[in-house]
Amino acid sequence: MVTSEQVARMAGVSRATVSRALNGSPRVSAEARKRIQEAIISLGYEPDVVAQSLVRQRSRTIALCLFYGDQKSTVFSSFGETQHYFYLDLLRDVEQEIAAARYDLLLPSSPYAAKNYIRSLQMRHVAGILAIAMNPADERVKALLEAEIPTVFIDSLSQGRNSTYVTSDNLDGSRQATEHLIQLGHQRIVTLISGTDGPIGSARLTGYRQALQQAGLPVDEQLVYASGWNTEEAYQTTLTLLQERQPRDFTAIVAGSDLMAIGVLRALHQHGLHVPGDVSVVGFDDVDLCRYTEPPLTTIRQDRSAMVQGAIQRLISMIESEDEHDAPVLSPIIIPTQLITRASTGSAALPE
Amino acid sequence: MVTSEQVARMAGVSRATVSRALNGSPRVSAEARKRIQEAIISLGYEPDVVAQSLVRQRSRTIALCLFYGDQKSTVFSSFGETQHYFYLDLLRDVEQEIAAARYDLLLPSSPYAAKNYIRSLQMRHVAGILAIAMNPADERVKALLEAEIPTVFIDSLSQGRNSTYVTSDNLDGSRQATEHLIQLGHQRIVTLISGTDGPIGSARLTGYRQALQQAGLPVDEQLVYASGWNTEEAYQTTLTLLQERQPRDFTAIVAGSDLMAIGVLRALHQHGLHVPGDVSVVGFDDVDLCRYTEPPLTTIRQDRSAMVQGAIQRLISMIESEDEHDAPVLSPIIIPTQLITRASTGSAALPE
DNA sequence: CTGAAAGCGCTTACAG
DNA sequence: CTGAAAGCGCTTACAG
Repeated sequence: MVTSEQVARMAGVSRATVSRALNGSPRVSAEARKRIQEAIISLGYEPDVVAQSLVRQRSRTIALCLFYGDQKSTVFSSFGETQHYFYLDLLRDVEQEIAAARYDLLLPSSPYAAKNYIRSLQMRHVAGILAIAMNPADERVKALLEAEIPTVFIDSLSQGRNSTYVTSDNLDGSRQATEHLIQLGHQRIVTLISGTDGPIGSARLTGYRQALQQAGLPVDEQLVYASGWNTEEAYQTTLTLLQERQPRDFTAIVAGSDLMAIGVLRALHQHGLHVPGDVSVVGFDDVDLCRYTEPPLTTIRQDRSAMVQGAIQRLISMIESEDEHDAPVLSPIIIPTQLITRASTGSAALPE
Repeated sequence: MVTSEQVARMAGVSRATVSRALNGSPRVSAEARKRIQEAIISLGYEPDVVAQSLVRQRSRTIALCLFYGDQKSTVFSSFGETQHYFYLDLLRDVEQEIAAARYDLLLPSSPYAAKNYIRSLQMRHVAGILAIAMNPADERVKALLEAEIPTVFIDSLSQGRNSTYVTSDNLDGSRQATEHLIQLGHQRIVTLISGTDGPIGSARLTGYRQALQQAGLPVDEQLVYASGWNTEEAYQTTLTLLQERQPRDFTAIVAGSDLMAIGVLRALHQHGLHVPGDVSVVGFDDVDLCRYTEPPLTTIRQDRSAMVQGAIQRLISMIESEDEHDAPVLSPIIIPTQLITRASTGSAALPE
């Protein structure tokens, strides 16, 4: 293996100088720098990142930690589970952003709980943590909040001494969705909503209410249907809804997510109801699938790139500010959402 | 941070003894071992894996390297690209198996090519590499074959001094698929096949031919249609096929993969042809989606768990045999495939 | 069975 | 601008 020792010898300098040159220190003469560069190239030298991590007490690695409800599940294990579809979509950007920042992505194998969980991450000298906590009650999440390691959460509104979060403007998104329907003449608007005990679901529910109130429409709590985040449950809930209600008793549905909307569409279709002729449907997220539903789904776009860019940027600034004893910026980032109009929404059917 | 020094002091032994106890050396007295255990627990000690990696010159990390055609693409970037669907499905098992073996999974950010690519992996002291090379011509793949790092490829028939591979019995699978159709009375069987210049595609094509020959049926090369691995291309190719051929000129289609079969089904459906009434269709892979196609797809199952288990097992035995100067087992693993009969195949329509 | 010492490959005050 | 030295936290011959 080629070490800095060999580079130093070839360039006729000490290892200290090689190290300085490598790390862009200004305290290296132009000639020395040049000779070192040449030696590095001719020897094909690459610094040993493990040794660097040891002495710096930090590696160029960011751990990706997902906490589903289930303790045992892993990052990839939720492939195909519709309730997590959006986050998996997000990982694409995560990987790219982290690579662009020249960090590695680590998926830690962690059979640990709470206290030891953090310690095991510390012992890997991860520089930072990107966490997606579907289940904020997980004790590992709480441990993370008290840890020294810079952490950015996505969608869990969790802040700590060394952690912050990024999320979409869920409230405003849901408000836009509902407002869009109101502008199309809808008045009796059902919402199929999930996780109202969590930050995402409750914000979306509030947005729905707000839009109605702003339009001076009554908020009928009977029109709020609780469901799970996945397609199947949304499908079942819609079936129930269709049994309970007369056709013209409502003319539109705001779904809690796109994958839920897909279940809604299926149930409506099965009951012979036409979208948007009989019922308009709006989703949330704007996952790729929206384009291919029948009909293509009007939805609220969450700006995944902006979310991930924001998260990684914050994370890296937290990591690097530690070095310089700056106060790191810990304010959360809220990313704007945007209505994407496709074919699943239309004018309210006129009352007969 | 708690170090082995502190554990040693508390237990009244030297760091060397702590290290031995930790690594299960037999050369530690029962009493010492006990005191060390207690100290570890009471201090909440966790060894520094970075320091361990440095001195052992190896970390407990396995790198996951995917090589798509495109140099720039990353692991997650192929989400939603139908031609890679099977491999993404595979990653679920990869993550679990690696975690079960108590290794971490690293997704290296590698803007390097060839020579430096290997070196950067070496400098991370990865223990082994799991590689999926859709594009075996990638120069990084060649470099990997000559590297010191133990490597297991999935589906690229690449062996080197420190590498081997695992793959399904693609030939036999395709043979089974075709045989199944023959037993149902089909004689004019089209195959829609991809990548016949690669190991997977060519094995599947050979299996198709073999089944026909074994049944004493003629092999009509006109019935072999080349396509891409993705749904869209398979769809287009089937459209072409349907323009070229009379309805009864063929009664069954063997698709190169499930995702291709989905394109085939769509094209047949669009032409008003009934499956399996008019045409029987067989896929390959048995991805989760097969259950939800209309009709549910008869296919050849690749045993993903067995593939991944085999791969990880081989990899770990390669990693660990190095230590003991055993000759590592480098023979490839071929996993049997199995016909799964669902509803897309049926008796051949009788000639009128 | 145990400990003192050397060493893994790097970085970073410190002194010049 | 540069080098000698100490040190990051561990493991492993070596000697006893």
